[in-house]
Amino acid sequence: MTTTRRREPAPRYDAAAVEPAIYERWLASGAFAPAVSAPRGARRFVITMPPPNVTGALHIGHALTVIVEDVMIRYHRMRGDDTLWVPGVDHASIGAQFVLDKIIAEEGESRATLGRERYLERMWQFMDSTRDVIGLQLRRLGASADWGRNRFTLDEQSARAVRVAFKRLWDAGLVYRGEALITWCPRCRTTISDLETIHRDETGTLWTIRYALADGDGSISVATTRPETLLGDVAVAVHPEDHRYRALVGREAVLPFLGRRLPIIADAAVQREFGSGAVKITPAHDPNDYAMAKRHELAAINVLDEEARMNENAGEFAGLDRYAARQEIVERLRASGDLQAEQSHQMVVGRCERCGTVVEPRLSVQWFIRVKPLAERALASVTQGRTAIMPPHLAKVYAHWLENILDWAVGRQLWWGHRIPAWFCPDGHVTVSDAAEGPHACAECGRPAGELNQETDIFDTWFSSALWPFSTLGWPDETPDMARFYPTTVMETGYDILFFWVARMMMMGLFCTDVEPFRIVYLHGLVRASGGVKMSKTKGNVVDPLDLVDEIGADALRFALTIGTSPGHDQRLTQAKVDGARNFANKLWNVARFVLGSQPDSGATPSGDASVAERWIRSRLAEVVERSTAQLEALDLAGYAATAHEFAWSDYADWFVEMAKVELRREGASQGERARVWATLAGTLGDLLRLLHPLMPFITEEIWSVLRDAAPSLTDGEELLLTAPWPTPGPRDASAESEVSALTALIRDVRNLRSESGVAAGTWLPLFVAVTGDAQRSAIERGIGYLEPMARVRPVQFATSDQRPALVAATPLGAAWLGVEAAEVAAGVAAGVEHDSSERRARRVVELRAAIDRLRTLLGNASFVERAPVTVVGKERARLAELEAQLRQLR
RNA sequence: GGGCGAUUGGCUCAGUCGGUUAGAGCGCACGGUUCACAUCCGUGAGGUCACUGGUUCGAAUCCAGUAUCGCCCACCA
Repeated sequence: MTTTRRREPAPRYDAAAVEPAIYERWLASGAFAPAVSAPRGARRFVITMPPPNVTGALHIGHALTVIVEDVMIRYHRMRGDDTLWVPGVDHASIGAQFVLDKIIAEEGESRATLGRERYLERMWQFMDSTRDVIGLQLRRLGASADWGRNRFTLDEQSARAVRVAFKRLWDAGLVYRGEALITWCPRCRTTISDLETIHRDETGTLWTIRYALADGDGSISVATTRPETLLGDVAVAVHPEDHRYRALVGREAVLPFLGRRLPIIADAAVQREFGSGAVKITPAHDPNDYAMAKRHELAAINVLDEEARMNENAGEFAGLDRYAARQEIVERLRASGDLQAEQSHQMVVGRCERCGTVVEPRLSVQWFIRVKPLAERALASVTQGRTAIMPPHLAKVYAHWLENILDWAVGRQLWWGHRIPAWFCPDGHVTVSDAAEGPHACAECGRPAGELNQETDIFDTWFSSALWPFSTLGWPDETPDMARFYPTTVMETGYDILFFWVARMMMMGLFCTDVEPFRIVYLHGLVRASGGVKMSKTKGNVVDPLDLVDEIGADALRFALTIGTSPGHDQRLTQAKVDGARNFANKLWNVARFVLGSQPDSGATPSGDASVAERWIRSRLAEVVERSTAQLEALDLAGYAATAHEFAWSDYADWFVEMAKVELRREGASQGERARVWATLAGTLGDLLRLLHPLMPFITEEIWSVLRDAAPSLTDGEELLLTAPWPTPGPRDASAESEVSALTALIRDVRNLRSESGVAAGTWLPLFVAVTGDAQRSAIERGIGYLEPMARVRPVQFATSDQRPALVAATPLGAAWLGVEAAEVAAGVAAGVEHDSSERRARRVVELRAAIDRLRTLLGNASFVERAPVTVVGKERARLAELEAQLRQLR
């Protein structure tokens, strides 16, 4: 469906009818890609888009990301900066396998039945169907990314970057392999990082279990929340200064079921107050115990397999699931009388962020990256200001994490991802190679490649993500893109992945390229549902951005999310906000309809001096352009949105258009004068469209195309608003601003008077005006033309300051007086005031009478004031004092 | 246990360097049948700026403390 130039555009803006064709025009223009070479003297502005997960459906968080970035990108493109926005998708190892596992389960298959190779084939096949989906969805939001540079974290360029980066780390001695207790998800069957573990307070049970002493003389009791792990116990520990147990240290306890002898050791890490004061030591399944076992040179015994079932070390319990084993063990201990206590217990439980399964500490051999030296540089970059974090307070959070960082366990026992480029030779040598085909021979003993076996672990997804800002530009090659666009300008992403991603990009960026990968980190917040609660599928309060696009249009969604965004702070997306945004789009549509529909047919050359209203709107525009520009430069997008919104609705539509109507419809206006007013109307609209384009690209582009046809000279003949220049602020006009602000205040006062006194809407009010000087006189005279139709008053008399004004209306001019004379109006006012029974009215009557009394005194002309009943406009007491002061001056 | 953020009309949020009468949108009340728009226009009511103390000629804003809510980090079995 193509949009046509309807002669009579619909009164309601229909986004769905307009948006798709416009996006096609943008794409066809090729303007999303930067020019072949950078414009001379241009600033660089580059964003690498955070790659959404390849399997993920678009959610509101993606929408916020892409909208915020698109606003920045479009602004800089219009500024003429050398602008690039690189899009891409992430292979998301765990996430993708989680999704695919579910799919193949429905087909009756599993990882085990398919095997690695067929599983990966199946995954690539699945990718074919999902890989482009999210990009297409982002386009519906208007994302003006350079799709020609679209990238995938698992494509060959990325693979190469991963190999080279890892090889360099290896060569620098920053990679090691070692046994460690890592966090394991028994359902995903892989290592996960602490960051991927959700720690929550949960209620569990604390069991107290009696272990007999080996010499048959007494027993010692230990407390545990995980009785099944006792099968892996290697010792019992007490505090060295705990007098209760001093005699037992050095003796042995007997492990139930297995009969293993457990030395009773003393270690200061034991908390005397907790439980019985004695703790079982299970090095393979608890980090504290592991550390303690190392201190006491005790071996670890692993009793769980990769799916958290008891393994062969668990004796008769082998094969049981951990929870089944727990129950069985508790029952048996209870039966034997060795279960001494059982109490409900508040504890912290770690669960896999992906699947919610309770994680297990697991002893295994892992690849680690020694991150301390990398972290130090990453920290210095921020503390020394080479990279700024917005909001600034998150820099402290960033610093705290980097200062306490632990080595990065970078291997994952998964299949979908970059396989670690390390080969083992039968003699145990390790060869790391960055060649696509792997090493030719063992680096240490020279055995041929055929005898080497590659590591089966893959990299943590975040390893390839950490290289993203430069792997997307061709690194490790010194490509033209690297030279021209790196380092990037802004890294815009959610604060929830500050550690996962941002910190790691900083570390790897500095290590690989010796420069900070971006100048500014802009961290947006979460989009929450109405009550401030998180959106979640289980709560059913998830807002689908594409539904909103269908409903209100991409522009309105963009406006709604931008007006609420502030770095580091969450925002709520409420129906009211959505409605407001839709209404704003509609307002723009209609004001444009008016402007385009009011073009004089004469084709006359504009003539005459600009009216005060014209001078005013130009001056306002100048200010607004200046402010918006400053706000966009400072990445204050919400401020920019508010500035532009206020100007469009209040200044332009509510005031200037109304004033322009007066001028366009004034009898006796020449064709040239009308043409001039229209040119201001349309020209201002043109600049407003430029101003709003980064925020609401579709509707502004659509209006632009019509405006361009109607008035090519006003739009500089620019074919596409997308690439039209950002407006430059013109000169301010202080006198026009003060005249119009006086005028609008006067109009408001008259409307107030009418509203408060109940004078019928259609009634003309006579107006007396007294002025204190020529400047004000001419200001009022210029304004009178607008005052008549806009306030429904008719000037009856001009008075100079020595004449007595009748009734009072305060305005910033300080000397405009409004008089109501007509008998019927007076009666109406009196009746309205006297007979209203409400308390508020009653209070007002008192105040009005007081005001009248004072005016009487001041004016010294009681009869005149009585004849023309007085209503004081405005804000009662303070205002009245002001009036009195002015009156005194007048006399 | 540490750290961070928030607290401004009924709701959602602005508020610049400390400076005149603290703003906006929504909601509410009242009024509006004119050819851009009722997804509209006009007018109005409504705020002790969480609390306490301090600095200052002057505090929503700076400092200290308190409260409530939220988030992040942290190995007590």
